[in-house]
Amino acid sequence: MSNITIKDIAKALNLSVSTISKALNNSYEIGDETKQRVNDYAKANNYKPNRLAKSLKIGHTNSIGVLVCSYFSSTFLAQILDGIQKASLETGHDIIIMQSFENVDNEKACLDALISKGVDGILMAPVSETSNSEYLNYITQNHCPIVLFDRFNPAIETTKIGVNEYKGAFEATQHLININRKRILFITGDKFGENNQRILGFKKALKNLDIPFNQRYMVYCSLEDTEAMDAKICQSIQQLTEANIRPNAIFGATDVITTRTLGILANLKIKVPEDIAVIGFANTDIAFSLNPSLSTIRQPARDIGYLALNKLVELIDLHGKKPAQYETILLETTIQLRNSTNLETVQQA
Amino acid sequence: MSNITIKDIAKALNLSVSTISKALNNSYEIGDETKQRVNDYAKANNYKPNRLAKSLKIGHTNSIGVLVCSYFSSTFLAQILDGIQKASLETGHDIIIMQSFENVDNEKACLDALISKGVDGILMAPVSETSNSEYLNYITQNHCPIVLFDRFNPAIETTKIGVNEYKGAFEATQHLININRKRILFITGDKFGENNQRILGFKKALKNLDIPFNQRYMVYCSLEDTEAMDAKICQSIQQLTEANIRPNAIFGATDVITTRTLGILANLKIKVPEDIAVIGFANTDIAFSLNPSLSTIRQPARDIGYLALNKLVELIDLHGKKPAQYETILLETTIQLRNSTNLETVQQA
DNA sequence: TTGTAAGCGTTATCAC
DNA sequence: GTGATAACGCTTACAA
Repeated sequence: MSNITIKDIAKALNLSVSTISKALNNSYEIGDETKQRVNDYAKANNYKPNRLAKSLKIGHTNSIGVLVCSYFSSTFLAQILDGIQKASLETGHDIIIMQSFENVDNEKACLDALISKGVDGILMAPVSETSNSEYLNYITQNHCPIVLFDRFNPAIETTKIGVNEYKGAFEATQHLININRKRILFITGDKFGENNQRILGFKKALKNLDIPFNQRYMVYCSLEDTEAMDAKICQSIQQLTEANIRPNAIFGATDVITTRTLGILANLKIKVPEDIAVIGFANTDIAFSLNPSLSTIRQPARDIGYLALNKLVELIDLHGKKPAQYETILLETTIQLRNSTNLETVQQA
Repeated sequence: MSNITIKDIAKALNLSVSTISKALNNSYEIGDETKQRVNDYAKANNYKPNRLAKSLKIGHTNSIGVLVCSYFSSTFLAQILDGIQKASLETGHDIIIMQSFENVDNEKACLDALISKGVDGILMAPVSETSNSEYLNYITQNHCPIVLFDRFNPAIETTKIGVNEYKGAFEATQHLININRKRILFITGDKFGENNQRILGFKKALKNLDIPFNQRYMVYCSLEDTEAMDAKICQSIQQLTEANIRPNAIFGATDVITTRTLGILANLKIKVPEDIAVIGFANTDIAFSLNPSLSTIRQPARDIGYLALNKLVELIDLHGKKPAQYETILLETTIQLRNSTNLETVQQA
């Protein structure tokens, strides 16, 4: 559609395009009176600079791609995005959000789209620790910096922001054992390898307290397809029940897993925490409002987003130079005990 | 950073840039063998088309701006975004999300940024019914189509997607009266005018059942600043309590208002629904999980987003022509009764 | 203080 | 079938 350009202003004011450009950019080369005229005309005619043209010329866009793996209605993700947004407002960058929906091919396609759009840097939560890892290294070397958050592969050479998953999982497990719930079902994503820190923390806590690790208490479910996830979780619980080894506690490795598990248990008429105590790697805001309120390993979601964007901007400001050392920042989690693991209120009630 | 261009390919293959361009775009003018060579080289060298340059040339970007007024962690909004995202995947558009944070000046700045970025169309939930309304008309006439969702001014001439707020508010109010709660506090945003459909529906229900409307039971709070919102809500309830006219029901006009109200009541040790029944204009997914579960006027959030994007794309495909008639689509709400207005379970318990 | 001209990476028109 | 060339709107040496 129509759109007044610098050229139109030049014509109207009988000046050259370069004069207009400079005037609009408040260059010292241009006289005050001319600047005034140009700016007045621009304002009066609703001139809007074409950022495509500008970016094409100057070689950067001042925009950052954010690639996340799940739906916005994941509250954990939403809070990370709020943190990213807050930081981007401060640094003056636009953000372009894309979603991989837990799918590796989508992830690559999004990455390409972001690069095509000329983003100055990319912030991403990978689908899995190993997804597209060589490609990510390629991008950081040839296109733009990337900062990873939430999940990540130690092998990728770039800045990463996350939480101390190992310690968080350890504490959660330990708490379940402390309240004497030792048949703990651990539900995690099927794309997480055996070396996932949450799994390792879980196993370590068992080992420390001499609880034998039982492979039947590990459930790997799809994160990509929530129906499949629900089915898998439901089926696992039912099978264990039939085998007379029903767990008396569940530890969910992601917020989506845990909130869905709560729904599934309600459907199965299994009482929380009486029959099964539940704790999750999830986030405060919503956990507090759930019914029953959910005990969680709280991750500082907004901080992750905020920090990640700032670190990315630092990298961008290096203009292609590599930093002396890429950082891996692990924020601390805190354990938040609520009713889903509180056996005392139950007995009182 | 480096980035191989069409020109580089031309040089490497001893062909002209136009040949490369046509080959990459699979033009009938180019021989199969040449196409093959070009595509192979491009793939091998990780060529990525520069969309800035392309868009600048062809005059559109295939991207859509989405301007929302609140935080992503608003679940209602998150669900609308999920709907928008789903539709955009199907139509093949990118989306650029910006946030006005319930502030009129931000709103205008975001609009300008979006236009500068060359979006083909804009999807927005205005800060208030009247915010930037002349400017919106200007944009639709001179830049690109806009589709409004959630809130909107009947005076703006464009497509709008929302819900039948009048009917929804009417039903919610009627339900409160039916359970014999007639001192209803209505909490709404301070930027909503007296002609807001939710307010009108509320008043109509009172009138129908001969309940006198009491201005003291109207609370207009800030949507921009949640601390101010909390303070206002808290103060209103306390003042009415002191005046011995404490409401026995609350109707919240937005999801943020209602969820925060629930928290405030818990803090004040006011029992829901025993002391005060609560109903909100909110959304299912989270309402179900709240404690107590929240009765709501359910808005089909994902449908709103999905429809809005599709309608916008229809407008975009008109390439600047105006449609014969702009539509205003009001989806139906459904009333979902849960524990926050359920007095029976309370008496049983 | 202002103007000229080249160029960013594409596409499209027209010629060969 | 392939190749020059201009143009999209802007910035930036360099010239005047």
